[in-house]
Amino acid sequence: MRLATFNVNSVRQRAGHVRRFLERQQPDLLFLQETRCRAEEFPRLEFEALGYRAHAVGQPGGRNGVAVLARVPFAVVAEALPGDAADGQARYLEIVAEGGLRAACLYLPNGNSGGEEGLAYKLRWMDRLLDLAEARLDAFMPFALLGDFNVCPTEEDLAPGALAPTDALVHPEARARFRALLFFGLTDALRALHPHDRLYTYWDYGPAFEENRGLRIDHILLGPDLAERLSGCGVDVAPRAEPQPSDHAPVWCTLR
DNA sequence: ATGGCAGGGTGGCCCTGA
Repeated sequence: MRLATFNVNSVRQRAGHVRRFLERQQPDLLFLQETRCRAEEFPRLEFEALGYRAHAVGQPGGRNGVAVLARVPFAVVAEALPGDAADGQARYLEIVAEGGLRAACLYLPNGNSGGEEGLAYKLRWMDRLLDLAEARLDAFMPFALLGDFNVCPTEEDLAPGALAPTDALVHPEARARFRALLFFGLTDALRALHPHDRLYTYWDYGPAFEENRGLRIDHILLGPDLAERLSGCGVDVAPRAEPQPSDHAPVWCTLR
C-alpha cells in the first residue's frame, strides 16, 4: 500500500501535476493541502478518470483547503480537527480506508501571519493535534498523519540560513509539539529510512529549487503497527521541476 | 531575513504563504 501527501498551492492550477504524480507513483491514497477552492469547485472528474475517488473540504475565500484522492474504498470520519471551535478553516480531513487504516490529512497553520495571535493559533492547533494523536494511539488502530505541518523539526530539516531564527516554522514551541507527537509513538517515516539525508519538501519560488535551499515541512507520521510495515519513503521532486509548479513536492511511503 | 514570487479575491491593490 502506498500513501502520499502533496501541498499543491491551488488544485485548479495544479491538476495536471497531480494527475501525472498519480500516474507515475500510483498511490492508493493521496492527501492534498492548500487546494484553495470550495468543495464543489474541486476538479474531481480529472482524477475520477484515473480511478480515484475524491473528497474535498474547502472554505470560501480561496484559502486553505484539504482533500483525499483514493483508489481504495474509504469513509470520511471527520472534516475538522476535534476541539476545533468551528472556526471555518479547512485544514483537516480524516478517513478510514478499507481494511481499517485510519489516516488524517492536515494543513497546519503557518503561524507567521496575524502577529502573536497567529502564532498562538498555530500552537493551540498543535495542542489539539496532540490530544487527537494520543486518543488514536490509545485506541490501538492503524493510524497515520500526513500533510503540511509547517514545522522544520530539526536544524537538519532546512538549508542553512533559509529562515530567520524567529520564523514560526522553527519556533521552539512548535518544534517541541512536533517532538511530542514522536514521543507518543509516531514515526517520522522519511527520517526512519533516511536519518541524515539532506531532504526538503518545499522550495521558495525563484532560484531556491536549483540551489536546493529548501525546507522539510511536509511529513508522514505512522503509528507503531504501520511503522513496522514501512518499506520505502521518499520525496518526489519531479513535480517541483515541472513548469508552473507548486512550491512543495509530494512525499510518499510504501507499507508492506 | 524578506516578498524579489505566486494564487486568490476584490475591485483597479491587499492578504497570505513559508
